[in-house]
Amino acid sequence: MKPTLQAVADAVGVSRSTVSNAYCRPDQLSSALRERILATARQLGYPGPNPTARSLRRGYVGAIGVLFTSRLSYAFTDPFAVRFLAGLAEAAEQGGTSLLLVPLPDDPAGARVAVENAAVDGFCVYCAGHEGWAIDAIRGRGVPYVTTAPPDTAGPDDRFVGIDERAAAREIARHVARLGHRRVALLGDSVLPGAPAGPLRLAAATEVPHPTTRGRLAGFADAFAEVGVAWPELTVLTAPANDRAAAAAAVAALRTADRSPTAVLACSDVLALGARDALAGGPPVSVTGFDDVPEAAAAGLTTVRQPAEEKGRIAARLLLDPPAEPGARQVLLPTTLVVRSSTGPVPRS
Amino acid sequence: MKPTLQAVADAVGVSRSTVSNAYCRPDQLSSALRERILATARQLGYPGPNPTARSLRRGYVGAIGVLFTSRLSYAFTDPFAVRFLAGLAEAAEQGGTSLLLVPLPDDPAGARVAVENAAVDGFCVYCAGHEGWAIDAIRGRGVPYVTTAPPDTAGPDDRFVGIDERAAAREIARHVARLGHRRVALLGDSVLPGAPAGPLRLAAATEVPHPTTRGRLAGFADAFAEVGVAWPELTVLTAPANDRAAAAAAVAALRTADRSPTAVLACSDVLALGARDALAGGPPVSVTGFDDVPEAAAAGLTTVRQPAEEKGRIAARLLLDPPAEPGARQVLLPTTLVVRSSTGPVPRS
DNA sequence: TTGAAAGCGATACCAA
DNA sequence: TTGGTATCGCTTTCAA
Repeated sequence: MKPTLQAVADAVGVSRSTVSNAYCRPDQLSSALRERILATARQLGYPGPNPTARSLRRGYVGAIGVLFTSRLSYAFTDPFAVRFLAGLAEAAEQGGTSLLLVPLPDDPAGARVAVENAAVDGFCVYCAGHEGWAIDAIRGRGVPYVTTAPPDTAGPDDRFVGIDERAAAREIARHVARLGHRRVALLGDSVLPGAPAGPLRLAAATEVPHPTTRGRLAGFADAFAEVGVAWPELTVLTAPANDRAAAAAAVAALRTADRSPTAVLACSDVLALGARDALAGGPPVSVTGFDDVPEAAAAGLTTVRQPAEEKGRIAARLLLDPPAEPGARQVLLPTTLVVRSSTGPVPRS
Repeated sequence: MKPTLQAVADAVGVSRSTVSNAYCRPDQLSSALRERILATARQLGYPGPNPTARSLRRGYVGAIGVLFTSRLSYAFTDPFAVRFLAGLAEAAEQGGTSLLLVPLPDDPAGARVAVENAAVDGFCVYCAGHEGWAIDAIRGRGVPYVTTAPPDTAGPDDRFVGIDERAAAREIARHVARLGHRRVALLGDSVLPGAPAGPLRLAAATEVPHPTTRGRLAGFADAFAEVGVAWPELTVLTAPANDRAAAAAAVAALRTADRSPTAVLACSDVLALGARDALAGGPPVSVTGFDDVPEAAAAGLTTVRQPAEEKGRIAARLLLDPPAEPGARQVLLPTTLVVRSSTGPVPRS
């Protein structure tokens, strides 16, 4: 058994408080005594104050929790998530804070438990689908949190960093529309959770539960509505996950369709790359992505760029030292349309 | 202020123990009482047992700490680290454990503090250069740990998962030697910490502090010694960091050298890609990487493949349920030589 | 400069 | 099935 602070105190013949001071308030005792205490501690094999006990007493932990939907490994698999986390980690580190990665189960009860058990001072909710459950639990715990999609019920001092998803999507869709495309497919991850890969019937974009996907689909639809293509004429495809293979599976169905689309607008670069995989070898189809991850440039993907690392850094700062004025707690980042070779005019047939 | 368990107990008119049981031992009380307690708790806004207090009392935390040298964001920036972490995260998640990412300061005192303050049940030391400091601190804390490079002073029940760095390096270097290369450069990250990018004088590979780099350089040297090229005839290049730009800077010097090498053997794929950047446009130079990260395939890099995710998964398992037989606590993973287009015979001049 | 006492918020044993 | 009690290991006034 490891010795405790008490043991050190006994060995030196001083009180617990003095030993405690030796560790966290060197100015409160003579350096001679301090040295003696530290030496004894070393000799006894005392590992220093127990972090858990210290946290309990002090009332804070020095860590922020990062919440992910479902699989934790997604954090390290999705290129956009990776860049966001790099920024978050950088800023957290500067603030002397660790990051606790918390996987969020898919069910409300599990999500609540995950949130309630995490020893953290605050949460960063990385844009989850069913983040609602988690957010309720976080509010219940009464710790601060920051989201990357505007929460459905945002209070004035809720912290948030993100982009105008709908406007950004509208912009890239306008680019596609200007190229003459009218028969298009929209591709999203878990447009309706649980739906199999492939086309989907949807009365409107508002039906989509995931806020980010919803915003992007709505933006795409806006642009086509402007050129006279109404929602029902758009094909909506869902991929069961935000990965390349899932996207390829979702798009594969199109190749055999009678009137196949001339363009596919995806809600992420990863999905767009999957779409290209599925469409390779067939007639040329324009494809757009979203986020501008490193892979997008290499693949010549037309996409929307958003500052991923910056988003992470800002999220950390909103959590660690929130601006006093509530207005400054909601940060909207700029986006840029990046036109590359994956989009082109409608082929004349 | 958030209500405590005590407050709930008072409100319901039962003892603390009973409220506690309502949360973590439902079978210990009548479901009627349990319901009543939970309802009151909800109504009071009690967020459930405080995780820190629970950890203190129970004696475990439910998290493992992942230690990185210096910048925490490296975890999300380096492709090999990312894959390793994905595996680690996956296995940790299955074990119901969270991951605490802990940045490790470069100085011994800072490293010790970082280790001592982390509220975790164990550590995964992600192959750091100066991991010695951290490992001493971890041993001092008396919690289990797993390393990805054999510790300098490995006890029989120390946990470790890795590859035979030297043998793997020897294999790829033999491939290069068989192609006829004799004038070669070896490129490593922080071969000597603090050294500026570029060539370096080194009496032997054993002088390199970082165990992984040391092993790989030694393996490269082995293969060339076999064909009569002694250590002093090898050019050793150091990059100040394991990234593409740093590697490019380190290799840039070569282009103006009188007798420039016909091959560069890098200690990582990222370094190899940087080397290629620097050498592009000049006479053809064979380049090899290490690890076989996804980018390597796309770039046609000849490299050594090691199972990154698997390594992470095993690390987690060694920590969460260590094998009883000490021998099984040291896992050596297989590696494969992957020959692609970045290596070729020495050009005839 | 040092020490005594009072918690921080919860859990687990054992007795009722 | 429920409650009392001891503790987990530390920090922090406040008084000496």
